[in-house]
Amino acid sequence: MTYKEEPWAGGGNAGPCLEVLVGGLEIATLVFMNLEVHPHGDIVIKGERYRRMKNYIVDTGYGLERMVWASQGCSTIYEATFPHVLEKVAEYAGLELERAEEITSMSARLAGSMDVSGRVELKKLRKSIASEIGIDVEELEKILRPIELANAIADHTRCLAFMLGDGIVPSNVKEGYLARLVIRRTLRMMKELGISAPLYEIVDLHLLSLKDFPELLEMRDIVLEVLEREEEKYKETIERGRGMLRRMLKKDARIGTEKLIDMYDTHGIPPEIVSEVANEYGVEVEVPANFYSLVAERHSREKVEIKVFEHIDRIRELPPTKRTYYERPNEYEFESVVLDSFDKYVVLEHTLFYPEGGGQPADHGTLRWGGGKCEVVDVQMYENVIVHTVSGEIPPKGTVVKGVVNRERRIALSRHHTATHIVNWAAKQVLGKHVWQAGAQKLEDRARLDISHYKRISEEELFEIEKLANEIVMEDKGVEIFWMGRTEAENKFGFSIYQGGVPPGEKIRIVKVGEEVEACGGIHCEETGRIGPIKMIRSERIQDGVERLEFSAGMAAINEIQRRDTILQRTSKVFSVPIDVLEQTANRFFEEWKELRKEVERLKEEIAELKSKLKSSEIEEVDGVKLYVGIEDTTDMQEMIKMATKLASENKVVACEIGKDGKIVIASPRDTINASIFMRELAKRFGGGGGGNETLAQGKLRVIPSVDEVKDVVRTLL
RNA sequence: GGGCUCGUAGCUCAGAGGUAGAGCGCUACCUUCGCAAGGUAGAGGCCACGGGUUCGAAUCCCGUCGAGUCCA
Repeated sequence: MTYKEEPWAGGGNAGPCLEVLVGGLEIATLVFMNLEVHPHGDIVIKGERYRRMKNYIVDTGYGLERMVWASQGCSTIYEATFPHVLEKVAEYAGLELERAEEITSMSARLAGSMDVSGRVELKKLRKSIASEIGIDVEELEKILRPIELANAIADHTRCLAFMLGDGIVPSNVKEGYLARLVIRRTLRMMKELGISAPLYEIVDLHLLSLKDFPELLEMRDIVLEVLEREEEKYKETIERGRGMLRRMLKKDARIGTEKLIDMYDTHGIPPEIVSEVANEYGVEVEVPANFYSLVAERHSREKVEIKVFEHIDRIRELPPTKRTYYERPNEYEFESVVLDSFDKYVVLEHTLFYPEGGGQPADHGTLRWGGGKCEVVDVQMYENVIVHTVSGEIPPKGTVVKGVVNRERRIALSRHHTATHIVNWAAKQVLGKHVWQAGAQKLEDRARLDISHYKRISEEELFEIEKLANEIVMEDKGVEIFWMGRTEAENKFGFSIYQGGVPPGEKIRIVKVGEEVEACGGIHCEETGRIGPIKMIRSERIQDGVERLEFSAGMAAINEIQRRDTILQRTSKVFSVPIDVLEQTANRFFEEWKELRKEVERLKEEIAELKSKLKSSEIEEVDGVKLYVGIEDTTDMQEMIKMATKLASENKVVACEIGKDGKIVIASPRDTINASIFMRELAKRFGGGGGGNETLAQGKLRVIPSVDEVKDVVRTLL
């Protein structure tokens, strides 16, 4: 065992470190961080200036797998940690790993003595191995590439087993997107190796063998389903992309860098696929070496502005506000002294007003004193000082004020808050253990809860969640709220208590509603029965992999149910049928409407046919051009169009149909008068507007011209 | 969190202000012993939804819903 001392630096800190090596393999590193980056620091490490910092940190990293590797003495860490998966992958790909054993072990030995972090170094490594064995680099590449792919697949799939087993759902955002990238990358490698087995089969090998992580096995069904769906989805995306490319190539056989980036950025088609399809059409596509950085350049990073309370310095001078809303959740009136007041802000010695936090909006209410009164419109907590934002006059410093919290609002909000915990639990029961709160907001009239889930929530599932949630309400369970040491809480309830994020502090507030246990700072109902009914309103997909559940609780739920009932009743009145047959009636009307629409279309066609025959006798000649002008008793554009075009085509006549409201259609055979120009000329003379193409024009005139006036216009055009 | 695409016939898509189209599929007939193929005729559209602009919107603008995709 060799110990090696070295300076370490990273992430703004630095310090001495001690590496532990066995036979050249680093198996552990202990970092003693005692420095921080500082522009005038007097210690320079890796080109950066550091100074000593107040606190010391010991960070230890043990490469557990490396220890296994060191003890096994095989050439790669993959063989040491999951040989059975590797074997299976090789079997799927038809690879014979033993035959390349000599080359891989040599490659591993040489790689160990080189820094192969970059492409250039990798090339160097290849060269030296090739010359050692006495074959050329291309041949070596051919032997090594499949083995490397097999290793990578085995490793990626294990990564997926953990990611998905931890409940990450593939998505287009955040960690879910990372999962998707790993999945797609693995699929591409599998394709290159010619593995046709589904991805979930390989991941399953890990799930079944990682016996020290029984929680992964609990998630097995979900993980496999998620993978199956993702693989299917990726195949569809690629197929869609191929279709798009084929159509594009038929039109224009050039694909530049701009187009290439576009295909990837907008449609997710990687450049390999683009050039593959292009080659089918004999088109060469040049992929720039910095392709992915070009893609990244398109997405300039949006600066996130962190809002800081403008009076934060003044607030810091004040003592922490005593929070009485936790001890006295059922009281709405209190007296307190004003510690500070300025602008539109008031800070009290203690308060019953709940400040916005944990997705629960602030309490509203009033403050009264000696003859003065103001409305509390917002309450925020800054560094343990609670600041009331008020409208109206403000109480002077030192006054004793009487605070009254708006009771209805508070009750509505706490109902929605407790209901949110219950709905979260119910969703987990119905949809699976991967469900995790991704955000939540409570309002007076409704609440929304965003949860991670890999597919759309069906109507039935939504009803099931609603039923379960209401069952908990009806069981009228007590809501337990208590403070607990962080570590103790984690040990007892698991990390799922952090549904709404991780609160700061040594002690955390635990809210237990039925089986749902969460760290939460909100105000809750004392028994679930007080929530009243919970009505699911709808589910919405706000991101891929994140579903938003909207629901109302208590009086708000009653309002929602009544609102829906009103719609039903009014609608059934429209049709004069009972609610029970509304659906079939609406369907019948819609079907009939479609039938009638077609019937009208047919009749218009027939009318046009007949009228155009009748009117062929009214055709006149103006300076050698056959012309029909008709002032019709209709306002229907479509009917006039049909009439005009029939007249024009059957009699070689310029047909001009004018509706009684001034709408006008001109149909004209080729090589006579340009209908569009004719139209515009008429619009110029008689007001209105219109246009079209050479053979058909439409428009509307303000003044309806006489037949003779139209003829005059025709003469000017000839 | 932000960006970019896309919602048109059962399916795959074209049309990009001026009478809603193609291919495949479907129905009937012709041809055949039968099938495949071919020929002829036809059915099938709230052009996702709601506003706006316009004489006129599938087409332009805004919003909603739905789908895809990329970046951090």
